Formats: sequence, structure tokens, C-alpha cells
Amino acid sequence: MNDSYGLSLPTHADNLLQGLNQQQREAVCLPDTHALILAGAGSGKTRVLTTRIAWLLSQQRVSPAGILAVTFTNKAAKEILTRLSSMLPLNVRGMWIGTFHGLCNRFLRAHHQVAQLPQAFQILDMQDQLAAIKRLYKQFDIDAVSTPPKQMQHFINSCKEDGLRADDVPANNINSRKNSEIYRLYEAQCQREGVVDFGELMLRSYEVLRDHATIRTHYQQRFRHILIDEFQDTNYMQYRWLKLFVSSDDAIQKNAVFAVGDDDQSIYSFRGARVDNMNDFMLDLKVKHQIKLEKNYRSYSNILDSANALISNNKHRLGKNLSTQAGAGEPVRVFEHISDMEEAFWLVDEVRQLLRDDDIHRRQIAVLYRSNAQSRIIETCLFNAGMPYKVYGGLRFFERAEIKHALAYLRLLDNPRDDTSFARVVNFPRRGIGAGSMETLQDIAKSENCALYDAVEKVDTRAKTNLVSFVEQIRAMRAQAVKLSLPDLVRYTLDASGLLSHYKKDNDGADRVENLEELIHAAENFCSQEGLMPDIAALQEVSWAAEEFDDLAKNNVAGETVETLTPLSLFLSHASLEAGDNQAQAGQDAVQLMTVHASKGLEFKVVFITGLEESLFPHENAMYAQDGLEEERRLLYVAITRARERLYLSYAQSRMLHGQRHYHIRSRFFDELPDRCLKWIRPKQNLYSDDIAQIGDKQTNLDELDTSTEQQSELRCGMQVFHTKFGEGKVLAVEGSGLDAKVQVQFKRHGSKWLVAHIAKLTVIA
DNA sequence: GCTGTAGAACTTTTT
DNA sequence: GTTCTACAGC
Repeated sequence: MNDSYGLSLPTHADNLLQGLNQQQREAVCLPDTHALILAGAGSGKTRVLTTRIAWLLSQQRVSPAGILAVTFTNKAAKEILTRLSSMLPLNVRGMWIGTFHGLCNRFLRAHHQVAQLPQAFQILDMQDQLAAIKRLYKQFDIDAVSTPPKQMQHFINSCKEDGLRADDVPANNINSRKNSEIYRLYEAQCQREGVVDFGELMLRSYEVLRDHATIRTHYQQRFRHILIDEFQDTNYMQYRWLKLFVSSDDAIQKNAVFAVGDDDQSIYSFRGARVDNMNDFMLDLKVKHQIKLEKNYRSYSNILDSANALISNNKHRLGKNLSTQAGAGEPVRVFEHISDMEEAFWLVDEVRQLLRDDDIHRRQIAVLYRSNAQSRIIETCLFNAGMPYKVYGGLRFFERAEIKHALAYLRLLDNPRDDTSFARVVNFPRRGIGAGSMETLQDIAKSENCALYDAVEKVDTRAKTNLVSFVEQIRAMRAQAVKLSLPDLVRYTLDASGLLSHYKKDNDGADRVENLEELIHAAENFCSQEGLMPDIAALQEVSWAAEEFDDLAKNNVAGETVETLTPLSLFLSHASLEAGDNQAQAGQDAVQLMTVHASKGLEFKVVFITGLEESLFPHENAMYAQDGLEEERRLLYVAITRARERLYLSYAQSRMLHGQRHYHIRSRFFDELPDRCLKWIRPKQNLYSDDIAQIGDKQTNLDELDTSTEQQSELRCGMQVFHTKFGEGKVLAVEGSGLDAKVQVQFKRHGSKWLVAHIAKLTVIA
């Protein structure tokens, strides 16, 4: 029997619940009320969220159009869509599943008139935004030394995140008045150019919903079920945005918010994430259902118990303890090294051994570090050893310079008044239009209050010829553009702009030419079924919104010409919202290198966590604040829980940082891990003649066995020394000689201590 | 208008 | 130690 959504029931619902544990099942089958699901690492979070949607649909509790599911990353949104379509033979088209920004984009295109935006508005990524601010600085002669553009960018973004417009920013001193004035100018510039930044996508949608009861009520009634992934990562604005979808009106049927998150994995407070949203959510919406998913299906208990013990040191938690039935597994291996160099050598060696002895592939091995700078030395060693590796992070496809150039031309075809794009490519490839000409042009644009593109004809200096021929070129390309399909248009643009031939002439341009050709593929892909699906849905929404809110629109923006969304503008917003893969050397089986942040949500058979030293992990900038330290702890918690079978923790006594050798003691987090789960090992090294020593008790035995063969006899008063446990210190006194020699050392952080010279492992720093 | 060099910065990052 | 930015010089 078929129901209205094309699903056969109820057998399907039973199938969905197969293989779920008690808590998961409970979460999936919750009634239509608000709920908070505390989902620990590896507890099947995405599965629960996806199954919940499938179950709701199969139970006919909601139609696809009544689903709103929000994620942070495109990857997560895609994952949900893929899993969902494998669970249900359904049409995902009516659902709103996407990232916060992707959904805001869709929303604003649909309600562009109310939002006072051109329908084909373009989206500035961080790079574009910074460029726009710099352009503003030039135009208004703003002092970039006292207020650096980067700082301004941060200021603007955090204002928007807090829901503040330029008028709302408190301006009670010269500095804040200046800031809000620049913010105001920036807002005006964006509005004039028809561009929005990421923060604006959120804020503008929020304001539209807040100020237009008709629209708000419509969506409140439409979205019966609102589901949020990674709720601990939401910022203030996102939470407020979300709340606007929740009806407070008793007259209409209540909708239900299903928030999934893990406060222990909140590692993004530096970019505005508010864990407190979880508590606020419970209180604001009077949430009665809280379900903890604590069964872990990923790791053995030595790994899990380490993670649990560590995180229990945090004071502010909602409280959760992961457990597994997988058994203890191998102990967590802990290694100490003399230097970052030794650590990297050891790592390569260990990886080699893993590949040789065990049934492990390179791609199942992850090397994690706290900061990007640490990857260099590891990369060097892996490279020299001929070991394939992949580094995550760095420039993504759509962020590469040549791609940004090509996109700038495409944007100009879509909207010639996009000054950011104009400025980017007006002299690339070179057309003899330098800073001087641009300054003239910008002055005119400013005094005429028009776009750079329109200001060209008013130039009357020598610079005019080149500028006019550029504008002519764009005009000619625009004329061609309407005749071509998107992939052909991209191909044509690369040619006609001269970009392709420019890079072909360049001896080192082969990679860039390849990337540009890849851009054509990206366009083709985008047009093929799969790529376009969500955006076709967006187009349908737009036509629906035009009908639904026609009156509203007329009242707000009178006489605006009706524009249409071209495949080009859809492709351009896709390019801004999804910057593409950020891993280099895709494809082959390679060891995975990434920061701990980047590893969130992933899992590996073997995980190495490197650089576990005080002031690196926990990082020095976070060490002295309670909140900072707790977040560092969560960060390590995330790192540990990435491992399925085998976990290595390593630290080095010394490390090159900012061109200087630094000496650090091992991370304080080691003291928070349970001894019974750890195995302290000293690696076999050329420096040492003895074999690998296995040490049971890290506190005492390590020192005894650490009678390194290094020369340490010539300790003298006044020397700066380094001790693995106590850190840096100064030698105050030396007594005796040979094996009986004792030294008194004044440590910076641990006071003065008497040590037996040949037992205590002291490294002379200076 | 372009190129080279001195100076500063430098934790984590998605959209 | 490296990498980006800004300004000076050709």
C-alpha cells in the first residue's frame, strides 16, 4: 500500500530501527516535542539524526516539506542526504537540508525583495571580504595602521554574529565610534554592490524572519520538525535564527526541535561557538527530553577510558561517560623524544612497522597535531622516507588564486558592478592598468557614487584607453554569455579573459592550467543531476515564494525589475558556499596528516597524537584561562576518540618554534590519563644503545631508566637546564662527582630541587 | 608600474 | 624558520 509520500508502511519503520540500541531507538522514536540528544563520540550521532528523519516520514508524522535539517558543513549535509536516500525511496526535494549558510542563501534568494537584495546577490568569502574592506580603506583614506583591515574584518563579523548593525554598536569613545563608522561604510558598500558576506547571510535572514510575521508564521507552520547537528558549535546568531522557526503561538500546532550535540566536543569557541546554547535551549524551550548516547561503537576501552578520565577533569559539563563492549584492546602507547626531529623520525619508523607487520593501510593511519606549524617537520621526514601522505587543511579548490580570478570574471559577467571582482581582474592578466589608474577610477566612483565599471566612461586621463578596452571586453563577453551553457561559458571565459594563455605561458603554470580545466569539470558536474539537485529545489522555492508573498514583495520594493537566477549565479554561490576539498594529493593510499580540529568527526584505525607538550598542547595562549584550558582538554578528548584500535601519544623535550629552539615539559594532560591504560615506551634510537624500555609507572620508573648515556657530567652553577617533568631551571649548586654527583636546580615552575645528576635526565640549554 | 627586500607575525577554522 | 605585507627603488 502506498501512502501519500510514496512509502510503504509500517514494515519500513521496523526496518529502520533494526540494529539500534535502546537509547538510539528512544531518540529516534521521540514524540513530536523538543529534545536534546547528547551524543558522545562514536555513538552513532549522524545515524540517529538521519533515522529520526526517515522514521518521522515513514510514520507519516510529517511530509518531506515539513523537515528542516541544519548542519555546519557541506560534508555533513551531504552525508545526511546520502544516508537518507539509502534508507527511504523518497524524494528529498521538498526538504530543507543544508548548512546554516546554504539555507540562508536559499531563503534570501526566495525573499530577496523583502530582504532588499538583488536576487542574484553574490556571496563574499573571507578573502573577498578582506579585499572589500581594504578597498574601502583606500577609498576613504582610513588609517590601516591604527585599525588593521584584518582586525576590522573580525570586528564586523563579530558584530553581525551578535546581531548588531552599525547603528547598534555602542560608540562611546573615539575608537568605537571609528569602528562603527567603518562598519557603516562597509555595509553601504556591500549593499551598493549587491554582495553579502557569510555573517550577512545569517543576520539578514534573521532580520527578515524577525520583522515579517507573515513569513515567520509561514515557516513555523511549514517546518514541523527542525533538526540540528553539532548543536554545541552553534553561535549566538544561529541559535536566535533557529528560535525564530519555533512557534510560540498556541493557536498553531507546535513544531519540534531535535538538537544533537556533544558539549565535550565543543572546540570552536574561538570562532563564536557557544556551548551555553545547549543549556539555554533546555531552559528557553522547556525541553523535557534529554537522551544520552553513551555506547561507543568505535574504540577499545583503553582508549575510551583514557578519554573519559581526561574529560572528567572539566568542571562545566552536562555529564556523559562513554562505554564499549569491545574489550580493553591494546594499551595506549606513550613515547618521549629528545627533539621534534627525533619524534618525526620515530613516527616514520613506527608507521613503516605498522604497514609491514599488521594488516593496516596507510589511509587508516592519522597523524594529529595541535597547530599547523608542526606538520612541516613530519612532512619532511615522510617525504624523505618516500612515504605517501596527505595533508588536510590549507587552500581549498575554490580558494586558489587562479580559480578566484576565473570566478571574478564570471561574477563580472553576472554582475558588472561587483567592484571586488572588478578590482581583482582589471589588471590580470596585465593590461597596463596600475595603482595610479585605479586610484583615479576609485575617486570618480566615490564622487559619483557608482560602480567602478560605470565610472570608467567618466575617466578623462591617459589611463582611459586601457580601462575602456577592459570594459569593452567584459561587455563583449557578457553578450556571448547569454548564448552559452554553463560549462561552455566557463570554457569561453577562461579563453576570452586571457587567463588560460597567461598561465600556459608561465613555466610554473602547469598546475594552475590544470586547476582551471578542473573548473570546467566542476561546472559540468554542477549541471549534472547530482550537483544541481539542491539548487533546483531552491529555484522551485523561489517561484513558490514569489507567488506566496507577492503582495508583501510589492509593498516593500516597488518597481524592481524581475530578475531570474541563472545557472551561472547558482554556480557562483555554490563556489562561495562550498570551497571544495581541502586535501592535497587526493586519491592514493596515504597517511593522513591534520590538525586535531580537522580530525573532528573522523575515525582511524591508528592515531598518532604528536607534540603533547606544555604550551603547545595545551597551547600557551589558552593555558592560563579556565575556559581556555577546558577547551584544550576537549580538544585532546576529540583527538583521543578518533582512534579505533591503536593510539600513540608522543612528546618531545625540545622543538623548533618561530626559528628558535624551545624546551617544554610534557603536557599536564598526561597526569590526567589513567596509568592502567598507558604503556610508557622509550623508542629505540641511534642515540641510545639500550633496547626499548617498557615502564610501568610513569612517575617513578621513568627517571630510573632514563640514565641516558649522554654526557651530563659537566653541570655547573648558573647553567640553564631542562628536566622532562619539571621543565626549565637553573643550576644553583653541584655536590660530589661521578655517580654520586648531586645538583640543586631552581625550576621556574616547580621550585628548587636536589637531583642525582646521573639519574635525573637534565639537558643543558645554556 | 613592477620587483625586490626589510619587517612583522605566528593557534585552532567552516560558511 | 617561513611567509605574508608594505614600501622603496628602478
